[in-house]
Amino acid sequence: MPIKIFNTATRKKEIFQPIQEGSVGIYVCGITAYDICHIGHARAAVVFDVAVRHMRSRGYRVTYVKNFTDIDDKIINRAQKEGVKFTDIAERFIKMHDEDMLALGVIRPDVTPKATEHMDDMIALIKILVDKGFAYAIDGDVYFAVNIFKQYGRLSGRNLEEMLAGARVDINDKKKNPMDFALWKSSKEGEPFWESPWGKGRPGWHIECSAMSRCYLGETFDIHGGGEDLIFPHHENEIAQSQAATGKPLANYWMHNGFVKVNSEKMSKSLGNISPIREILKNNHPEVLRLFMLQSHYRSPVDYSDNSLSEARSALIRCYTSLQLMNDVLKNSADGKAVPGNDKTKAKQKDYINKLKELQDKFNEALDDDFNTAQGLGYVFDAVRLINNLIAAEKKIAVANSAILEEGRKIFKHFGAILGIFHDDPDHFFLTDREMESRKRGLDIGEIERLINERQSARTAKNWDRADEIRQQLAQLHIVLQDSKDKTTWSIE
RNA sequence: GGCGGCAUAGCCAAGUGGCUAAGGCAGCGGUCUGCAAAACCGUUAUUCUCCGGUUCAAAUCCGGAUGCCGCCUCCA
Repeated sequence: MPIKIFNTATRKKEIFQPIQEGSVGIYVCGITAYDICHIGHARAAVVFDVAVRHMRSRGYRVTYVKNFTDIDDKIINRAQKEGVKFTDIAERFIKMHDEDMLALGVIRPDVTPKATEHMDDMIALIKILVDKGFAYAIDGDVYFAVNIFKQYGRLSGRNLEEMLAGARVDINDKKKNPMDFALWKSSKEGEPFWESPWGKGRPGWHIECSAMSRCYLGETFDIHGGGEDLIFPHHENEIAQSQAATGKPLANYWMHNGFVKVNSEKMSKSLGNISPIREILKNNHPEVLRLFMLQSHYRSPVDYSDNSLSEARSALIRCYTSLQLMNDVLKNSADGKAVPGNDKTKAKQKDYINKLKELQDKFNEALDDDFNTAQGLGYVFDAVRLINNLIAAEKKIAVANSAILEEGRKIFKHFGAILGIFHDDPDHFFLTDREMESRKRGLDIGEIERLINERQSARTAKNWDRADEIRQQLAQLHIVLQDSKDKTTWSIE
């Protein structure tokens, strides 16, 4: 089954046809390195991470390019404010970005170019545009003349007249048309600059992506991605620059992820509701954040809140509980506690394994369909139920069941490899979860464990009243105890 | 003002023409348990914002109404 992708350019789901059979070139717009990465950056990163993982698992050789904008007005402003070099700002936030992505389990793209490393490419591209008459230089600036590029506005579904009617454009006497955008900006005193045929200056925002995608993926490549806010003007302008210069399409498929809202509001600096990734990860397992985002389709908006994250946590706990159960049963089986089983268990083995394989196929097909991770997760949970059902139904561990559970573990590994979850050891996961939740609620783990030990003694002495009293006491702190034959474990609701 | 999107159970969320409207969270009943928790079994939308239309058949297509949201300015 082929992969289908919703193409922003046509507003339709299309069958993905790569330029070169078996290969995919994908370019995703990365961050401007002037501030800390927030949950919106996390979503974009996770969405394209999963898309790339899935395409690779389907056998495509993927070249994934994600850039860093490391020269820009916002970077310069921040550098001036802090009295440091603009490169210090860019380097600092690129480093923090890399740390955040690592923590989120995002696989590093194959190429992560920086704008400042491609000055010559950008200048060369601008020259072509000037020579072809698509751009004009004035007082050291170079602007792209949007009215000369006839397809301008096609990606975002607008036209120049409508946009001008909106009248929310800067008044700039130098521009021939208010919608023209800068390819090159002359530098003011004290600002960083590069030499160019138009004098000392720096590139406009959009040209870097045209230059870098061309450098690493060629004039036309398969997929161009980014957040939906980039459709206009950034991607529209990229198309204008690149296609005017080469006369060829820039990318065949345009993918855009939806926004993250926070408590039903748009995230913005003025509202002060920016949620940095590293803040969230202080108190939450990174896979909880991933699962939260993957439970919705990538093009829909998601609403981040403590509650939505806590629901995702419960869902992830359900998965890890099942993984832990599988591990425990298999360990017992390996310790020689399994019984041989009979023909009936063998028939059942085949049945279960077939069902599991079917779920894996359905999962893959869901991801083929415009990377529908929400639907895919539905099949993951079906697999959870199937496995739990088997384990609950069997009093004794039959050898045949071990084979099913081995298969189950393999399939969960596959789910996890695509979604970027289930990478933790279940025991470690629950330990981490307890620590994080305790910290969040200001609970004292030592004190909790002392009470549990006391209760354990009471239980051994069959002093049920005292045992229940301690259970009640801990329950008030949202601590739930799980008794087994020889020990008591605990978790936080 | 222009352009676009969304509306599915208590909450989150798939499904975009035809088998029982996925799944998660929460709830309820049962099994298990010293009591619990987890797990399992059962249950929770005769119906997909509303009104019309197309069709043998619509949550799904078309028209209209209402509500919410995004973009048009830096933004993932």
